[in-house]
Amino acid sequence: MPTLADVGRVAGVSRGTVSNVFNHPDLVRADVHQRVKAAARQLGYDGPDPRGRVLRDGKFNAIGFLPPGAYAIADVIRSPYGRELVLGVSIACDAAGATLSLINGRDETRNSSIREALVDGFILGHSADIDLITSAQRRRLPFVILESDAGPDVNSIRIDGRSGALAAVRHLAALGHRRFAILSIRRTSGPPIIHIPGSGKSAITAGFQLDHERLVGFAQGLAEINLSINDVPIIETTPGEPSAGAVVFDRVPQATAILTMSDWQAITVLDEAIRRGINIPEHLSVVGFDGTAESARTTPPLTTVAQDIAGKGRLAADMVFANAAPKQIVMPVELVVRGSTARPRR
Amino acid sequence: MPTLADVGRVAGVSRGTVSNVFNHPDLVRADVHQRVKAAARQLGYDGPDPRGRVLRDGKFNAIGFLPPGAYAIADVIRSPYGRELVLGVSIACDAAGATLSLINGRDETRNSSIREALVDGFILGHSADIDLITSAQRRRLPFVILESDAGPDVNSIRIDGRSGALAAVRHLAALGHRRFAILSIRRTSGPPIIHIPGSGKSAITAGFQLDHERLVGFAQGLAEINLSINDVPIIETTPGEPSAGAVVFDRVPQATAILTMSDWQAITVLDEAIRRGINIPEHLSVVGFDGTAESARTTPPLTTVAQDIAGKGRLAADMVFANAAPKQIVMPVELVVRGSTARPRR
DNA sequence: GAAAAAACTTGGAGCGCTCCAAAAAATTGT
DNA sequence: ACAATTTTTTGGAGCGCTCCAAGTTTTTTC
Repeated sequence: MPTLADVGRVAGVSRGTVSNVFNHPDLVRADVHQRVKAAARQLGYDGPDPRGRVLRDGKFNAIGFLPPGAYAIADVIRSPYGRELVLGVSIACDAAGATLSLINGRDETRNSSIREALVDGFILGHSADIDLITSAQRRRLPFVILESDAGPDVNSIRIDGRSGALAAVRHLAALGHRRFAILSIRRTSGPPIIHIPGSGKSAITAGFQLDHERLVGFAQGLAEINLSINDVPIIETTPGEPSAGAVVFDRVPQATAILTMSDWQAITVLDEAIRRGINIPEHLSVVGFDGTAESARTTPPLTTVAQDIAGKGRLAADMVFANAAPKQIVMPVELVVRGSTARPRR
Repeated sequence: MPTLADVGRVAGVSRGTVSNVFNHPDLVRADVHQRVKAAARQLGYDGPDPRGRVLRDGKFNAIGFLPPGAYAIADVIRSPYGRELVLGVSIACDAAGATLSLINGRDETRNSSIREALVDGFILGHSADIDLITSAQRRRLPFVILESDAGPDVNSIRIDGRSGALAAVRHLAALGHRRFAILSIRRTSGPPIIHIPGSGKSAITAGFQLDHERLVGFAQGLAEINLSINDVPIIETTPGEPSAGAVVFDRVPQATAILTMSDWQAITVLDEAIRRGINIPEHLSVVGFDGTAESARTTPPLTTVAQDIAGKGRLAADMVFANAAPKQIVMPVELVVRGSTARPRR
């Protein structure tokens, strides 16, 4: 491939002038400009190679998105939540004229991904892994972590999951529900884990801040009607686990209301209900979480704890671009009551 | 930021040895390795800076995805088709350990995006713009263009849109339909354009190969039942235009069957039908295009011309990674008959 | 038409890295 | 103990670019 210097040689000007023709054309006399362009055309030179510019300028004009935990980018795009998040990030990138790099790298390679990514900053999906944050800090690039508060030195954005969970329980409690079950998130791979009350182990032990906060909110709401979360069955499923709905009906048939940690989980319950001919909300109330676009289109439409997912993505990207003093942002949630919740039968 | 040389100076070894510690640790004696690691730690050096490596090696370990035509990345992620496509690409990138760069840049800046993207290859969304292909070729990186055949020297993947369109018409014709309308794609911005027959202008004039092929398929199917596509109303809407469904009912009320170019368009018709209390398929049959996941979940489920969208994305990425002799691939489509089509009334 | 001002061009420096041929050090064999 | 062999380390070269201070040419002014 020809270089600036090659073009300069053919045009009879210096490297610097050729660079100016492409980057600061106003500085170059018209006839020289022509001559350089002609030489470039002749050599098939199509403009300065970005590789050289990267080293010289130290900028990539891109931000990186790292999926949370053990997920791949494909998992993010598959999930309604992930899609809306990436959508928000992409809107901000578009506005800033930056590229959005979706960076793969599971567990072991995650740290080297951070070290080597060709980006000017990061957005890290929620994670319990403190190493990741250390890696990001070492890179000395601006970054934001989502759904984990990593202290005052680290940018973070999370929703007020506790309040959202609390609002969900209060809503169901006000309708008269007293028999609950919780669909929580399994953070390791494998089949659903079912905690039936009586094991003695406290339910509120979650590795991820996201999960933990919501469980605390559920517990608080339950406490208000004199129930203990330790007496509520909790099913942990990995995101995307299709059997989540079936497990609910098979293992906690006595529940009249299901609290979930994602619309996705709630939708599997809806789907399974249709499959079994169980009427929602008459027989069972279901509350989703996140307020994804999907939640409005289910049958019945889902009552859900809504957050502004795309707004969160946009804000995250903007914080990376701004590269200002670290901030910890907590975004509000709002219970959106739709058709999937009703008074319990009888 | 410290560099390899700084670490070497502190550890009392050369630049090259420090590089080896990070890249070829087996070549370095254990005690030296320790010393270098210690020096690195002391200086806060976290591994070779990717900027230097990029210039030296000339590789980015990333492929770029450019949205079609005038779209931004956000538009791609918003659309069901775009999502599944990106999903497929991301699966292939994950498998290859590469980063997926979503590259913004509308029309005017599209060419410079190609020139400057920090990637080892490209996937170009469908486009009518020959300049884009020229730009991509000048960059001398492997690339694939989707839904446009740009000749034997250019990698391309497209579906057999003509056959799909033909199958859709044949299906409706077999059901007894004779009054059709077509929802086509407007490739410029603005409100829907409505072609009512009689204008004399041939309907089959589309700037994009994707659109053109499908129109040809529709025309062929119509010809089989002695209808001319020039006698069929055609409505062109920009992707994402929410009024598409309303325009159908307002402007072509006599149609008993609607042929579309995307599930998305078909879904707006379904939504509008619900809004107006019109029963589908009893009063109107609708055929989608693409077979997105959404098409299976509508009420009623959509009859659609399905393609393997994610498979196409994966294949495209793999072709870029393979960097082999140019190929032009045509992928099959399959008419999936579901609940949105039925015999016309009476 | 010469001096002053403005416009344009030049080429050195340096961004941080990896490769590689050659040098140096360590190990082995006799 | 020394040569031969193997292992380890070295530092020059070069990747392609942009910035910028200094130099050169052109234009303007009186």
